[in-house]
Amino acid sequence: MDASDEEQDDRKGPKVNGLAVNGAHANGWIQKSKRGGGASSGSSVGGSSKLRELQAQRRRLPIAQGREALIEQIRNNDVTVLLGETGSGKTTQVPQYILESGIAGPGIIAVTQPRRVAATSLAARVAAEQGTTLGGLVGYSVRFDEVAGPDTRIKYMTDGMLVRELLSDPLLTRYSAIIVDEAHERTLRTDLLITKLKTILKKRNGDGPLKNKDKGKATAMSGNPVKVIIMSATLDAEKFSKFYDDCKILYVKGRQHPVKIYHTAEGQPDYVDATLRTLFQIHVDQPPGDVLIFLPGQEDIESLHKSIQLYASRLPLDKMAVLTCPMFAALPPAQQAKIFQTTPPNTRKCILATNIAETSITIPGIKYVIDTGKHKEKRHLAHDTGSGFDALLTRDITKSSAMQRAGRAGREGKGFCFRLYTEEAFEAMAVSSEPEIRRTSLTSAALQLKCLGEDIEDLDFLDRPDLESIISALKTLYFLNAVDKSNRITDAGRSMAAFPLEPNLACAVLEAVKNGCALEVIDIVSVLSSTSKLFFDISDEREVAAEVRRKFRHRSGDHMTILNALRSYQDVAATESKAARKEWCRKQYLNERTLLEAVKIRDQLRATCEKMSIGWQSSAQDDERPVTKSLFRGLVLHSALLQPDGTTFKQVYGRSVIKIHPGSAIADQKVPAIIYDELVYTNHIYARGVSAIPKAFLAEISTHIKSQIA
DNA sequence: TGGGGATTT
Repeated sequence: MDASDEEQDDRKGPKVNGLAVNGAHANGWIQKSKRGGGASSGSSVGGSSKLRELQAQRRRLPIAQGREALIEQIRNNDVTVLLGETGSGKTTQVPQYILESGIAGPGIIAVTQPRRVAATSLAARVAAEQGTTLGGLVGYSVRFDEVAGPDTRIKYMTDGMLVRELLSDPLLTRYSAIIVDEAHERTLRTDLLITKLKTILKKRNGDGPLKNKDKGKATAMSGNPVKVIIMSATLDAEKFSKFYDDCKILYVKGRQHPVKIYHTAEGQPDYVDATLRTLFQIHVDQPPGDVLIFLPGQEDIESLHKSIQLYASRLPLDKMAVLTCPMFAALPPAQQAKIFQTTPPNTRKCILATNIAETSITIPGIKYVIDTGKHKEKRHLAHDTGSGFDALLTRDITKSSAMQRAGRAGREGKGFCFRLYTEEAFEAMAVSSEPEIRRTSLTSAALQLKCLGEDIEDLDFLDRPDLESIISALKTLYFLNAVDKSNRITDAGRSMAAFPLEPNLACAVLEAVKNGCALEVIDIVSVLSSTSKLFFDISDEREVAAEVRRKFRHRSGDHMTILNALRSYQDVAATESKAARKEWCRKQYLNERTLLEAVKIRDQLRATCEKMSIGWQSSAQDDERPVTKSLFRGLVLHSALLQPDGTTFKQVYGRSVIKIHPGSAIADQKVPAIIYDELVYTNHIYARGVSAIPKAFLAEISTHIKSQIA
């Protein structure tokens, strides 16, 4: 291993003790931390030693030094950008400072997070620091789970929840402070919030410049002003500041141990083999400490897992043992939990992870990181004028990912990061990945904005989405009858937006209500919109799995097949224990995670129907025709016609020639036309989640929709 | 005839 041997100093930002404004050193005005007055710290009895220890810990956090300065800054400005490094304590402390100082009035302080786990665990921590029970003064709100009550003043929530709340309360009037955390991750929902907050600020705080406003001017809503704090961990802070009329940026140093970084002298095309060699080099030469290895996907993880076990079994007896733990999102929760168990004595734990370990989970005890420099990325490939398709590709990571990965070695002490790429390769990496708004479908966002009376093409974003992407979104909404030909939202469009679904699936549900099969379509759509796939193959058991699942097969295709599987699961779930249910799923080769999530989504969709006085109970019984017809309405842009060759299909509204995925229930049938859930590109463009439709459905599509085809 | 990075309402 050739070492370029540099201390980690990738983050070239100002590193100032405590806080500084716009990079200026802060010595003059930083004040000693004091317990603030203002709002009460909750219903704590005070005096418990645990609480005293938590409060002592709070005072030791890097951000505590700048507490008063930060409060003054927020008091005097509508918007503050806070650039805080890992371990600064910004996410837990800033909301408490705002509460304790009373600067944000009587409303709720919202703190948004891109991930559910972050929202729930942060809320638990802050509730403990306040000496209160979760759901009292401090609570959280994520999909399917809200722990908050009338006394809740600090609410951790997913960014998606706040975006959803915009639809019922466009000015977010319940909130007197909105803290957007992890803004550098640039999720679509964070970007939407940042954009909307700009107009919300103008409406609630007045039209003047956003910076340095000491007192709220008399405005329509001057009685209910809002404070906005954008928190970021990278230098993108400048961009946020510019967006909000050059508002001030505060910097707070983090608390991170140094990580020594090594690069290879040459590129490593066989990164799995290079990883194996590096790991055993660490194991033989380096002191105890656990190892975290970043790999692109499950396949590499499993192959490396086997190799490590093979080599580890041949280690001399006087060497420490090696315990390998795979870690990726699709892994069953029980196996995921293994990485948090304490390592047995005289053993080195070695975690093989995807980028789930980059931000989503923090594993304690990591001293060494091996970074292959690769990850998997879904790319939307445009194909002429037709609808595009997705491909999952292994690609180089970005500089910011590389830094984040290295940082995982320095959480508890001095660490080491072995990069399996050259320093030149690091320098050639992109700084950070493209914001999600420039990579993902905008159909749903465009519809939600339409509901708020705004046009996505006119809005001020941190980064503008591609015009092509906007046009495609609006075209899709028109095909679904969510907007009319003048681009105005329709009643149907408003109803679609009320569902927590992609507009195409929401459209299918509304159509199913008309066709008397809402029960079935809601069930199917619930599975389709789950995070994971229902039929999830284990590589060496594909044939057995296919055979076992044959009993769910429906001749019309995968949608009815999914319904059959869900129904069977429901029958088992009605009578059997949790353990028996799990065992049944395993035997049927069904992903229980998907089924559990689908049932929750189904209940939420039924509740949404009830709120809108839409009946969800209508059933087509055993007739699948109204079901596929309803799905066709939503998936109209995903329809394709059989070609004369009798095996391939051509998109009706695009130019791609596609095949039915071999795993489909109708892969071996000859059908005249199909609808599909998605296209995946491997050796061919394959349609997945396919059902047969009569050609007559296509003929029935009205002519004015046809005229819209590019 | 074949391959599931990570999020979220």
